[in-house]
Amino acid sequence: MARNGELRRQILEQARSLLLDEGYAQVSMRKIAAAVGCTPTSIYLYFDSKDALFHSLVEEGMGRLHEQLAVVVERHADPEEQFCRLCRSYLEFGLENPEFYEIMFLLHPEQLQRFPTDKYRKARRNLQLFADILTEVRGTEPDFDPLLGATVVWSLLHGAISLQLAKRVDARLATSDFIDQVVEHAVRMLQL
Amino acid sequence: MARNGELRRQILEQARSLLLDEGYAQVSMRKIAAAVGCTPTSIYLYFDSKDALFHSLVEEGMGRLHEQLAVVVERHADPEEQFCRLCRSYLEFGLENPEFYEIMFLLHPEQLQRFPTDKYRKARRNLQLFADILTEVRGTEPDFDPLLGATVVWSLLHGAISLQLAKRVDARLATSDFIDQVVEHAVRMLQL
DNA sequence: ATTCTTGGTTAACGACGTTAACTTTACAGT
DNA sequence: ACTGTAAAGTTAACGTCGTTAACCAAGAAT
Repeated sequence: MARNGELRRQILEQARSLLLDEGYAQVSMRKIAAAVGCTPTSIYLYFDSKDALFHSLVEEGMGRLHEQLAVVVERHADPEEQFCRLCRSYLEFGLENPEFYEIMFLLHPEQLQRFPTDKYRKARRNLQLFADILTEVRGTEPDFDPLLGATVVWSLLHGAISLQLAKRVDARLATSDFIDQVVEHAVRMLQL
Repeated sequence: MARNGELRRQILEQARSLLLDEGYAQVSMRKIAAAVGCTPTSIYLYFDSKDALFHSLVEEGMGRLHEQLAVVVERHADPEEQFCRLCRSYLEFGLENPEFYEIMFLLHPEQLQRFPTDKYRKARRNLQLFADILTEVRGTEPDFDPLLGATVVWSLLHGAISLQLAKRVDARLATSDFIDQVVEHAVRMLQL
């Protein structure tokens, strides 16, 4: 049919499409193959396993997220403004790309093998964006660890997205109010 | 349908045991049946589906968690102390019962059907423990919603557990430091 | 004594990830 | 032109999964 990586490209494309349409759990190698128009076996010519295939998508997602966050940092000068927008942007990414967010951060080692350490570096850049601002604002304080602070903020944002996506947040709470409060609480990391 | 039987008890017991030993993804109806010493089909005499079976375990987990949290509230009088301990206790539960926490809060609707709404009420009691303290401390402020505040704190705690269980937290950060910082940031919800 | 009910089984369906073995295609060396 | 070989894809299968239809054994009720 197609040569030199063309099929590989199609597989990734259809996998992403199916992921967005139906969610990770509903995507099977057989469905991807059917969508592409090849046999399930052919996928194994380009990817070692289902995990490996989705790790490629994770990598793409990490790239998208970083790009989105990096733009925010560039566009604003004031650290507090940057931090605030960074939080909002992260939340937005998670809530608007639930399937991507799922394979990137929500699936556990039992479901999807942990992301290879080398590629994990890329993921850490996102955390570093938060840490950098914290360093800028609170770097002088001796007992403050920016990486630790960033991880705490990340926990808050990640938790908010997780609960929201899992529909565990009380329905009486308006999503926008919830987001606002999460961001408001996150930026407190800049104070004191 | 739910009948009262010895076999039902054994099924739940072995399911829990397998869950603790191997994690949700590795537990199959066949394995449970083998551990109990019956056929996979027999499980369907007592549970409508795999989801239903695990929902029973979720219910049990919710009970355990609530018990653990309720004790903390009883044992301390000072609201701030209560809140702080509540956070620590929640984190402790998540980190020390990863498989329970997984089925209770981490699995998404695609993997495990959402917990039935009626039983979900029980789960909400836990959130209410946080909300009650917030009401006690900040109830007078007109623009403060305790339920919303509790949900934000829950997001932080839940996110911290999720990231820790998924091994996404930077290895250079000591777990105890991370926990301390999370709690410290959580109790800020009591201020201002 | 015969029917009904309870509590279990056997065997199977369709779907899954993955693999071994085979075929087809393309092309390089003689 | 002919052959050897490597790449690209296929067919068929293995062992797993959740779940269901059909059957069966034994006790209770009539």
